[in-house]
Order: sequence, then C-alpha cells, then structure tokens
Amino acid sequence: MLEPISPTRVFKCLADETRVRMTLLIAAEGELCVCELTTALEDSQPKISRHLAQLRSCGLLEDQRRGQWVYYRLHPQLPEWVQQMLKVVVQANQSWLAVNSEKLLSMRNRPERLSLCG
Amino acid sequence: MLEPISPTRVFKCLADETRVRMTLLIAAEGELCVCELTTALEDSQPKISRHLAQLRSCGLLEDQRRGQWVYYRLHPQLPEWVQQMLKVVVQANQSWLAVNSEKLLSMRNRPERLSLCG
DNA sequence: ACAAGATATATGGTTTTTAATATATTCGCC
DNA sequence: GGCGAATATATTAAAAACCATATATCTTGT
Repeated sequence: MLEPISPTRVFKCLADETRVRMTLLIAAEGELCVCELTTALEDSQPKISRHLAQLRSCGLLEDQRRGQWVYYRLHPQLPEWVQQMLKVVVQANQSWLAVNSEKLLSMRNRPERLSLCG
Repeated sequence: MLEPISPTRVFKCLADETRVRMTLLIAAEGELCVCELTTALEDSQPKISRHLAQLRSCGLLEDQRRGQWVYYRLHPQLPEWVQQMLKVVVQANQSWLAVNSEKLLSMRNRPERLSLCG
C-alpha cells in the first residue's frame, strides 16, 4: 500500500473554513451531494466543487455519481486515527456546525435518498 | 469567557509541517524549550520561534520562561476536544514523529529539568 | 429516437490574498 | 559580553477567490 497520509496533509486539508465545514457536515450526515453542500454553506457552486476536489484528491473524501448528482462521503479507507479525530471534532462542535445543518434541513427540492445503503 | 477556538483555527495552526511536529512533540513530551525544538526539528531558531509565537497566539501553547530558557507546553485551558484530538494523533503517528524524538534524545547539552512537575 | 433546454457538477485561466522563508537585529537573563 | 529567544523587514511562494465556460445527465416535445 502507498504511504499513509501524514498529519500535515490532513491538517492542511482541513485548514480552510469551507473545507472543515463540508467535511464535518459529511461526517455527521453520512453523505451529501454538491448541491446540498452549496446550500448548507451558502457558497458558489464552483467554490464548493473546487474544495471538494481538493478533499477528494488528498484521500479524505470519495465521490459517487448517481444520476445527475454526485455524492461525497468520507473515504472508506481513511486511517483509524483520522476517523476518530473527525468523530471527536464533530461531536464537540455541533453548535458551531448548526448554522449549516439547519440550512440543510430547511433546503427545498433536496434530492431524495432511497435508503442509506452504501 | 471568550469565544472558544474554532475547528478552522485549530486546523490552520496545525497545517504546517513545522507546527504540527512541534505541537505533537510537545504533546508527547510534556514540555520543551526552544533550543530543544530547534534541535529536534533541525531548523533555524527564528523560524522555530515564529511558529511557536503563532501557536501561542492562537491559544494552543503556553510559554514559561525559566532563567535563560523558555519552555512551551500545551495550554492548560485547551478545550477537551483539542486535547483528545492531539492524543489520538500523537498515538497513531509515533513513527512519523520518530525522526524528531530521536534527535531530541541524542541532543547534547540539553537543559536539565529538575523534575517533571507542572 | 432526436434535438433543445434545464439542472448538476467540474475545470481553465487570472487576479488577489495570505502565508512561509531568510537575514539582520533586538531583547532578556546570567 | 555571551547565550537563548523574539521580532522586523523584505522577498518569495502558495493558496483562495472569481468569472466564464465546459461536460454530463435529465426532461420535454416532436
């Protein structure tokens, strides 16, 4: 297997308001598509998409197209310590994330999920 | 109390090779002075010092002068989640940190500590 | 089945902002 | 004065943002 992701690399990925919020939201929700993230963060689609590409390319997220939507989730091969870390951070920062979770909940025309099978 | 440190802020602090290594080393060792860090990381004193200032100013580290040396440790009021996070990261990345720990161990003229209290 | 339009996402090219580095200098304590 | 540590300044490098545009999928009409 390839060299495992370094702490520096992980922290650099998360060292941006947009990227942490997206990553934590995804960690909390399981998976989210680009338009959901765009709504939750109230940011432009190209900006969201670019940051997602970065998170994908450093191995934090994985993407999956389903029809016209592309869904992002935590990469299943993420090292234990990164998963644990994200869990701790999500857990302790729910009120900080609330502004985004709420926008997600009140989003209109949110693409439907058949079930949470993955 | 002031606004707690945000995830973004924490991750930005750690999003630099020099700063993560220093922070994790300090988390692992309890406390270290500037000259020890300079040796462990094989970097210039001004560089180390400036990064330490950054870590101090975002509340991750606290400094304490003892004679001619200045010692750094994790800030005692660091939120629980940050401490947990650092613990997880240190624990899982010991071999990545080994290069620095070893230089620390083999350092000559290392300032003596009376005891590990504090 | 095919073309036209709508919606979802990604990328190219540029400018602007921010952060890291090196060198020189200053401060503080013995 | 000498050692450990901090800061100032200039320079360089990296990352974010923005706008426009491209691709892919779905829908509707014929």
